[in-house]
Amino acid sequence: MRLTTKGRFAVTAMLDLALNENEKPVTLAGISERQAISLSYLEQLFSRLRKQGLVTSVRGPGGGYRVAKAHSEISVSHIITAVDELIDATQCAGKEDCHDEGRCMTHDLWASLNTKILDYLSGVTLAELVENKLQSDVGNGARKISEIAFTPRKTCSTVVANTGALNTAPAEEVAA
Amino acid sequence: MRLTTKGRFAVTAMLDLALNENEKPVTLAGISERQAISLSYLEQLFSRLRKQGLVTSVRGPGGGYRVAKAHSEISVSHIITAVDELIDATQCAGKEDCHDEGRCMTHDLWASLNTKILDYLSGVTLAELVENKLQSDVGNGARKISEIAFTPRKTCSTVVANTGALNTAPAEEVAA
DNA sequence: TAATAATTGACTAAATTACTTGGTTATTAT
DNA sequence: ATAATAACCAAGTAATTTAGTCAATTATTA
Repeated sequence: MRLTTKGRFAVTAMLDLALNENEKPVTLAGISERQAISLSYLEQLFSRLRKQGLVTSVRGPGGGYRVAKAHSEISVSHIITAVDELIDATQCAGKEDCHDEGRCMTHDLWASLNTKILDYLSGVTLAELVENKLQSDVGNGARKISEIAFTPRKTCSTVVANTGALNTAPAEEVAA
Repeated sequence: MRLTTKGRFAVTAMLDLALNENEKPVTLAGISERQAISLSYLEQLFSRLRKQGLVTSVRGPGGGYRVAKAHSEISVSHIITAVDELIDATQCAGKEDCHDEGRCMTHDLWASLNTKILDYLSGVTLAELVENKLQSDVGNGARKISEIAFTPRKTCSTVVANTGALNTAPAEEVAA
């Protein structure tokens, strides 16, 4: 699981979808305009979101996307893993080059760290994001942090954590 | 703040440093061998870790790097932000293109999400990583998850989260 | 004085991100 | 039926980041 701008776009789009969902499904063209994300990029993201069962689609005029489940059933981690794939947190499982027996002693450290971050993000639901949004929107003449601008690239910072392993024995293939 | 393999390498290297620290400083060549990370890449990473005050260096023969503070004073988030820079979580602050007043209503959502992840990672210290390592190393004939291999690229998955903003009004410059 | 090891900078290959282009298919409204 | 809509799909591409190489310089120790 990763946390890059790709995942941010996906969560942003899902949040936009959740906020604009009425009777009519929401079009990607609409999300594209509101969120300044390219339509084709959204198509790619929603293709994955749909395959992960997070959204449903309706084709043709008046069509668009809907959130597939209750907002409280959709976690941020699911959204992110949907678009970033590689959901395998500990799948380096002995296939490759683990010559020495003592190579990956701290794999579990990374795995647990990864798990904790994933657990945290699993606990944050789309419903909560929507609520937060609505909260900060109450008495809407006075938007607090909302005044802050959105700059599409390299402006807002990102948070990322990942999983791997720490080797404790020398890596011979490197020395060779 | 990001969480990519770059940050993972940095934490892995710091953990290796912490584990191998005795009287002598630890050389990057040693870390490079043990962790299978290229020496030059480590040099780049440690350049930043040093500028962030996380490590100290000793030049010349017998030289190397030392952890600059108590292990309990060094957080995973600091290590990661050190190598990934862009520490600004909410710095898109009104500079760029925020024409409409209602553009970035959910910036605060991302900011808070980012803050929470950062808070979590700030709570995980190098000392804890070392302890975990030592724990899982006790009775070392039986390494549990440690048997799992380390494959340098695109094998172990990663976790990432980021910050941005959700626009709630159409982006005219996109439509134009 | 020679070896060691950090330090610096420039440059490069590979991967990923974000986006474009050009279609097709299903559905609705005319 | 037919035209418009909007999802769906695939290939390709520019920009960025990652990970690494190469070639030096500087400080320190033996």
